[in-house]
Amino acid sequence: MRATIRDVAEAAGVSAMAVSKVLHGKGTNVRVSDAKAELIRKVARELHYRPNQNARNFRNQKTNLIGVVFQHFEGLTDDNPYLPQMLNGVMAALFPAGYTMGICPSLILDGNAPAIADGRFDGILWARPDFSAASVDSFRYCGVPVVMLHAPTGSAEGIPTFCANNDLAMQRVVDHLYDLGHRKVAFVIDPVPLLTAEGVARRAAFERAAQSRNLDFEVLVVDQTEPDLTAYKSSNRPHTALIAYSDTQAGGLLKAAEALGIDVPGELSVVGFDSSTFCERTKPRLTSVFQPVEQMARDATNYLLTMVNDAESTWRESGAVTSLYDCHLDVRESTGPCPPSN
Amino acid sequence: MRATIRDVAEAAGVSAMAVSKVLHGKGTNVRVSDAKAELIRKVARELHYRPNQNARNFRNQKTNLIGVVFQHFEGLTDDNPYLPQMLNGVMAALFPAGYTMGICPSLILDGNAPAIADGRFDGILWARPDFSAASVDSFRYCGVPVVMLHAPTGSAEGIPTFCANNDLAMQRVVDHLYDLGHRKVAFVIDPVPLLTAEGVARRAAFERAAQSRNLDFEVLVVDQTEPDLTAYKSSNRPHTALIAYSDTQAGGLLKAAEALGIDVPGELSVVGFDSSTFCERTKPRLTSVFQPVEQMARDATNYLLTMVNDAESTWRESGAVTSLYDCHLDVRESTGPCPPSN
DNA sequence: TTGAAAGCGTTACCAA
DNA sequence: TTGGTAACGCTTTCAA
Repeated sequence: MRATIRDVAEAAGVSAMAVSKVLHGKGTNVRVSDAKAELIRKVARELHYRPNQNARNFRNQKTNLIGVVFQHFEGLTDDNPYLPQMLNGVMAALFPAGYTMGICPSLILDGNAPAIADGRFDGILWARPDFSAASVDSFRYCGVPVVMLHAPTGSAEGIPTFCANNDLAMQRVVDHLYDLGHRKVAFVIDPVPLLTAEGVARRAAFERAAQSRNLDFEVLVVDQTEPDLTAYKSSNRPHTALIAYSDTQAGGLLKAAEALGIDVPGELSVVGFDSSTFCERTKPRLTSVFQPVEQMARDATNYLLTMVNDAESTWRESGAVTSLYDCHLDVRESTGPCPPSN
Repeated sequence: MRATIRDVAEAAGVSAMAVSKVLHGKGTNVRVSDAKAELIRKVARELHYRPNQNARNFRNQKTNLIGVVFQHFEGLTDDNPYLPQMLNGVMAALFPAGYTMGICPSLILDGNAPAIADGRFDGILWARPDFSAASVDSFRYCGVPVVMLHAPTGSAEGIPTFCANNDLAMQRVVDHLYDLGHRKVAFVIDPVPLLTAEGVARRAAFERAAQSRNLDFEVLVVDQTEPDLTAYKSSNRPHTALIAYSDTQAGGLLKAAEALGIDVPGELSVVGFDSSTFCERTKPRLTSVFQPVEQMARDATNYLLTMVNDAESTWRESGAVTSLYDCHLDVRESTGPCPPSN
């Protein structure tokens, strides 16, 4: 049997709380002399004492675990640069603070409150929220701090959100294409991201931006791995520029264009979103909106940690923070002047 | 205050364990009538009873959390296809079984036993093990099931390992290059993977394979993001084929070659490792060793779950499993005949 | 300054 | 079939 704190206390001839104080820094009004502290540490080592983390979690109602929830996690593909960036940001915030990252399949709703708000996590980072399945309301007062990443402002009242400034981003893309002479453009998005709050928001941002320039525009919902561009082979193509929801999706477009012999950017311009290093590897190199994913994830996580560590009243009353991240356009080689005949 | 199981029991006029039985299926020799079960469920709903997961973890000494440990997690880059594949495999095994995935910064050694073997995880998946920092011995009897992913056979006696068959893989690569006429080849690896058990093993496998064909060979330890290929511009280049440790590293080589105007595969052949979809996106498309990362991760995780759920004596005595995965070579466009003058 | 005792929420054990 | 009681390991509170 494993040694408990009491075994150590007995062997050292002190009380259990003295041990707790020395080994975990927990006792409040306890003072232990240096000599005794040394003795306790020595005995603990000899007995191979190992604190029972579950007991501590239980007693303290604190796990030092932060839950990261993706919806549609099944959609992770091995060429999606988003995930590593995001996880790096989360870990960069969590690990130095002594927290571990727990990844959940989904928000397991039980009745109308999330089952994961049962104490197993000190806080929840809800990434790529999908409002079709889960009730935001059930989160707001579930008793566990929640922060949303990639949730547009206002989409979850009372819950802090961290999101790209899609409006500004799409305006920049549209302006860039407009300046190159493009007048017929489309936004290309996979059905899966279209289920997320940000997918919807980015699409709407595109539509507003396109309208502001009086463009012919369209939204194409298309499988990102197998987009069909055959319509673009004819001389009067439906659009001269495609704006993809993500770099991955843009990569699929480039591949499809290549397969059909469509010249990018000669015949067709393509824009991605995220401006990951992926964009440097494509041929032609991909023009893309830069979104500081890692920083956003780090900021969201750090904010979540403040919520975890401050009294609930503090953050509850201060109102939900909304952070919008400016996204610039990295112009590379996949966008060019509108082809003459169009 | 949140309702406890006792509150529910009292309100329903039954014992706490009857509630436990009905709501958690836990009571052993308890039988509750259907009517009473219905009443209990009703009362629980009315009181918004939510089981305290920490209390249950504590009582059961079971968290339904599996720890995934990477060493050198700082090295995750946003174009590394490895991580999503691996996580998909782990999640595919964990989630249906009702487990959550916890990701740890490192093996936090405390004394000579890992601090994470303190009950917070039911099992540990140790990925990319690094024997320079942690003692394998400390793991073997730490009381928590441990499985290693990407640990060569024999590198951790007593701990089940799941690993690519590096010897066979490297032999296939070398044979392929030999058949194309290459006689001067190099293995290119970043300093970071060279710290891992598999980095060392793969390098050794390369050396054995090259020797078996009497090749001129060399190992180049090179930063994967900024490899220097200037030596390859001269007509008598040091090698005519480079075998990279990973697809990412091969991608760096392709980029460096392009920057210097070195033709791949005309002047130089390049081989990657993993054969991820990344290989389809490069120009030229990358010849690469296919390693079934997702399946390996899934198998390792499933095996870990059996260790978690069976009595320790079962798996302790059956001896450690070692799974070697056959890796075929996906020949694409980045390898070609040895240039004439060499 | 130290120690004893109570209690966190749950579930197993044992008695009725 | 049912229910009371004790115990899991730790930390806080209160008393000495």
